[in-house]
Amino acid sequence: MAPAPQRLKRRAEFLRVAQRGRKAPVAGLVLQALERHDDAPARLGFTVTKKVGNAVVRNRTRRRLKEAARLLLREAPVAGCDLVLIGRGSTRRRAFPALIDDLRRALERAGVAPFGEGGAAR
RNA sequence: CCAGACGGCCGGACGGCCGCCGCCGCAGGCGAACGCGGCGGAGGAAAGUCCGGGCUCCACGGGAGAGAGGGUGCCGGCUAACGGCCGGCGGGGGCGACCCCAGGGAAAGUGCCACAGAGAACAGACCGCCGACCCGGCAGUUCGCUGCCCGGCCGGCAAGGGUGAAACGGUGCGGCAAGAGCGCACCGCGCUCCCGGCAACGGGGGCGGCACGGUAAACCCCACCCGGAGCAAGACCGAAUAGGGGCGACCGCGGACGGGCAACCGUGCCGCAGGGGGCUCUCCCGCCCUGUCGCCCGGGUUGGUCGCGCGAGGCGCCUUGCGAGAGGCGUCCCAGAGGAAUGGCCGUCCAGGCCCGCAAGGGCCGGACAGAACCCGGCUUACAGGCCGUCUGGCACC
RNA sequence: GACCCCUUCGUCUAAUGGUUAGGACACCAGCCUUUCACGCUGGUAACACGGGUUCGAGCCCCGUAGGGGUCA
Repeated sequence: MAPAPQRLKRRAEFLRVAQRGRKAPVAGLVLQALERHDDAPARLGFTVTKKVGNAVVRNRTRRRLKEAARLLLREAPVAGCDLVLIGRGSTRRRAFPALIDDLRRALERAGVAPFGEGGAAR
């Protein structure tokens, strides 16, 4: 992830991942993944609803998810899929190493193995 | 020292590693990305959206019109403006520092004032007080009558009781059959004159003789203010599709053209009238546009640039004003974008809380409210903890 | 960004500024019934919060909180 990862922005993109992708809930977040059948780097989207808290809490939640994804994907890049990370109430207070572990286990559970080709080998 | 009042300010600090956004420079290269370096990167409320403006577009004919609607309301000032702020006036609260409240009109009109109470708005008379007369009783008697009491009736009165949030002034003295502003003094109220003040208002004199209940954050009257929309405003560039179609309802006169010998018929081609629409709340005149209205079908766009941060700007000093403020000089350039950057982890310190301990000290927890979206000025609301200044009351000492 | 509406017993709702805030369903107790249900009787239970106007506020005014909705 030498170049900054592409972000999902439009409502339609989020809906497509939610409807057709795989869902993996873990303690610190919920991951949705949808394979794209190409070898471009993974695109990321973040969702934190108003139920989680006010704007400050939502910002903190999203930034921790962003940082966890950055650190993990730097070690183990993923390609060929769209990922949506959904923040939940526990995201803000979870210890940061545990949050990275959560994300790693969620990627495995969604069938997105590291080293690129995992997205298609599920 | 204790208790309190008011005003202002801060909103953790420093560092390390890995990162993010914008701009600039270097290198690179067709261009871009990556790389290196530099600068900048959330708040006092950025919030709620309760007000006021800037800016942009629309309308800018009679028009800053009339009406409707909304808002404001002691006086003077500040300000671009305000429902904001400052100073003052009046009322209320507090020993005090100080705090809270608000326009005028109820003698323009309308409405309402429950319950209680005799009576609630051109006052009224339940208990009551007083006088004359009549009946009865008791006592006295100089046998004429007198005094007291009960009741009836006629008349006078509104002091006292009682009801209420509120009862045609309050207190005292005189006066009277009993009473009453009936008279007087003081207070209140109204009118008037003088003085002070720019004014709100305050002070004083005289007169009146009490007459004018409350509620306009009830309707309303008066004065003043308000054109509408909002950066998804708006401007430019580019891309794409189209310069639409169908059904139903309604439509007068004239011309022109076509048909017909003619009467007449047809035609959204033209004019007028009408209808409809627009002139950003409504109406009149005026102007402009147009077949109109309803339903349905079909088609395109989700790109870029600007707007976009030099501003009623921040900081410091000086002058001026009681103050809100105003003026001058110097200095600084200080986030900006797109669903959106300002982060993650760690260490030390400064505050804070809890636990152990006689103490020294040690351990644990741990940063309040809250995130810019065109920009300013206010208001309101949320907020751990802390700092500074002025003042008041009390206690002690000198 | 520009606005609008609502908040009353557990639930759904009423109320000229004036007694103890009414009704329905629900809940509780009793009666009826062999028992349950139905029915009858009685009871518990609410004006979102803070100020103000008024003699008096669920109602009027201001602010706050929560909920819902409209337009672009």
